[in-house]
Amino acid sequence: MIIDRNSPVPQYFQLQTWLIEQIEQGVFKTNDKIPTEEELAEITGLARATIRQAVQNLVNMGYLERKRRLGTFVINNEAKSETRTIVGLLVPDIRSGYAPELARGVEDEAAKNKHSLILCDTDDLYVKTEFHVNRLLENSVAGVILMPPAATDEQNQKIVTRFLNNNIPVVLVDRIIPGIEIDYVTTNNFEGGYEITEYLIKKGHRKIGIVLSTLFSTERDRLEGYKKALTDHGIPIDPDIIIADSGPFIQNRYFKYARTLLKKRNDLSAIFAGHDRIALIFYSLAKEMGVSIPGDISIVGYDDLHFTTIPLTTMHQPIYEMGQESMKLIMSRINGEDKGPRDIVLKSHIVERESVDSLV
Amino acid sequence: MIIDRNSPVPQYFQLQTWLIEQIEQGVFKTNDKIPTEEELAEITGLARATIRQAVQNLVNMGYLERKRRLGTFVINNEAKSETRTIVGLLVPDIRSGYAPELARGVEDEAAKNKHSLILCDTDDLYVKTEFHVNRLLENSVAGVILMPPAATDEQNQKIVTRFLNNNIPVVLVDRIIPGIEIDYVTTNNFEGGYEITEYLIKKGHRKIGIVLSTLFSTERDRLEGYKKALTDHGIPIDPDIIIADSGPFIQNRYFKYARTLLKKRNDLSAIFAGHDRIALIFYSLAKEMGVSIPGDISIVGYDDLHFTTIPLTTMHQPIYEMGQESMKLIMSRINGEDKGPRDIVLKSHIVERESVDSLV
DNA sequence: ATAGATTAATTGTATATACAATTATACAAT
DNA sequence: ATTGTATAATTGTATATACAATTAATCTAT
Repeated sequence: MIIDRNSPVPQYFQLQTWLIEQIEQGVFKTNDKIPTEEELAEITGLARATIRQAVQNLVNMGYLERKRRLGTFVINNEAKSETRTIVGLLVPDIRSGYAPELARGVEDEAAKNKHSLILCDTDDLYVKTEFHVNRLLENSVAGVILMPPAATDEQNQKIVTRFLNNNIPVVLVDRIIPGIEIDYVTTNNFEGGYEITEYLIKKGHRKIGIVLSTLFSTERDRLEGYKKALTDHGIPIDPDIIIADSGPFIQNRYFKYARTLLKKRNDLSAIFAGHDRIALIFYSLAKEMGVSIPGDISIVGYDDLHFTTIPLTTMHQPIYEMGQESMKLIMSRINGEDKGPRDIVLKSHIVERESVDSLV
Repeated sequence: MIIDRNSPVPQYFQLQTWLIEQIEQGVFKTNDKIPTEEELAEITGLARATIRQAVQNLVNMGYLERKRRLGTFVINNEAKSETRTIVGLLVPDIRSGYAPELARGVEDEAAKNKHSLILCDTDDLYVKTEFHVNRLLENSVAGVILMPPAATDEQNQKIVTRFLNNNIPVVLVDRIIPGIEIDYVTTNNFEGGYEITEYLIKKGHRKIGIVLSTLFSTERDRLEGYKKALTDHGIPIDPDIIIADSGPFIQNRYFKYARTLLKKRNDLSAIFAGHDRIALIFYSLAKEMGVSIPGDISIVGYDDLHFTTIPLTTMHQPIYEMGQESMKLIMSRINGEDKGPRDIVLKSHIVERESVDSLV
């Protein structure tokens, strides 16, 4: 029996549910005619008005289509299940660092799956990020790929939570937010920091300066890798040549740091720039100060931005792949394929160019 | 009398129409309670079931909200008229040239107005562009900012027409499509080409090579400006030192062109690179060939990408502003503010650095 | 063959009626 | 003060009935 007259759930609703079931199980297929209202009344024992109520709802919901004199028909339910296919990407600034490369990776992977990408620039500011969060929620995106801004962990957690509360999955890229269980895609920054430091050590460098920010998990990890590598090779850690900024990347400030370290160049043989844009500052300043790289001092970077004019030895990060992977991950979440947080850690590798002198 | 019982239009529909009128004219305001079904039955003389049919439709349409025991209420109709606020941006590749700067200008202006931006990379290919067009149409964007791909004029016209047929306004940026009346935002490429050529001439250069592609309106205009400047200064145009590619920007090909021109450096004193990425190739190759810039040969570019390591004298294009202006333009079109095509031509200006030697 | 009229099936519109469920409010009991 | 109970207003669910409108299919006349 289709209808349970003793159930507290309304009979029109029972019929509605039953009809949807039939449609989704393929009993009534696309373009099939379902029984007429009269027939349904007979089958179910309900009045025609009740039948109509149920059918009308399904018409409103896009399952059925009525045709006068012909009957009621099942609508193509493929077309109907038009899933939201827009994903948000939040980066600090599409113009700088590896954001363009990342965005391209994300976009290509999105395109492969007929998804679209809403681009948001946060300028690494919490307020701007919040602003974009509102708009992404308004546009009911299917998922969000977030490079967390330079905000407190609590603020970043709040951002993520707002999406999750709306059943919108979030994937973090590159930077991690401590204290929250969430998917992320990043690279092995600790090992990377270790490797490139070890590379310098093997080239005979023992006095290696480093400049970076501890605001982001990525650079913190690189710093730890750097320290571990020194310790493992019996080199004491010298706080005087570790410059750890605590804020976001501000050019002027880093120019000052670079100047400080370049002035100490007699005590130093190499510098580990926390990322390529810092290395670039060293190059600019070195030129200005008449310091030769790698003649007077060696430099390594991290990222491998596509600098065509300076031969920087650096740690190549698979940024494009990071974009792709985060899109893949968010799509699997959107489709509800996987449960539990999943972390993807991609591997970086050193790209040797001519910014490091060998002392051995 | 609200209901005309002799009208062929159904009475529930008459009631519906009347209710909508009352709401939109402000007789029933947001959060107002409308008469109960019983009262409406009395007022109209219709049966309660008929009243319900009308009211139910308005509930489905988002005008009204029923609350048991309390009555039926008018929903905030501001919130209801949720306008689409997503705009599509089609660029060849978000990673290269000035696309990031442009995207940022567009995005900032969009954000100001609570609009969002869908980013599409076309790789300058018609098929890819078409693919994105489909997705933008599916997502029913409110407008499109298009940098036309390297396709035929007919193909580009087709792309634009598809949007226009769907009442989606289009603004072209930078590149123009001949043969179609459409809004565009660009810079004064002809004058720019003229100016920077004249700049070289005034520095004493008379043998000035040029490399660019004639595929795009921008570079064609620059070439015309170059020719006009030479002619105006009584310098003959030498086809041997004009390299006009007809396709999109392909690095290898331009390396070849650059090599050709650099080999002729005894006959040339300066080169006008059609855009900065071409200039960059000259720098790379010059280094490889041991040619000094500007010692052996002077170079100017066009765009003013943010090269921090090479001191290129170039024509600064207000890319960011172009992005802003195109967003403003598309928004005014979305709001139906202006009729007839409108063209915005921004001015570029020379940025002097150290890639040009003065011969006078 | 074609145009026009008829038929019948089906959904569309409309009414009258009855009882159920929900819940703001008032009132009562603890 | 809190909890429980009753009341009444209103929407929610359900039925029986009737006629209207639409239109595919059939029949009829030319």
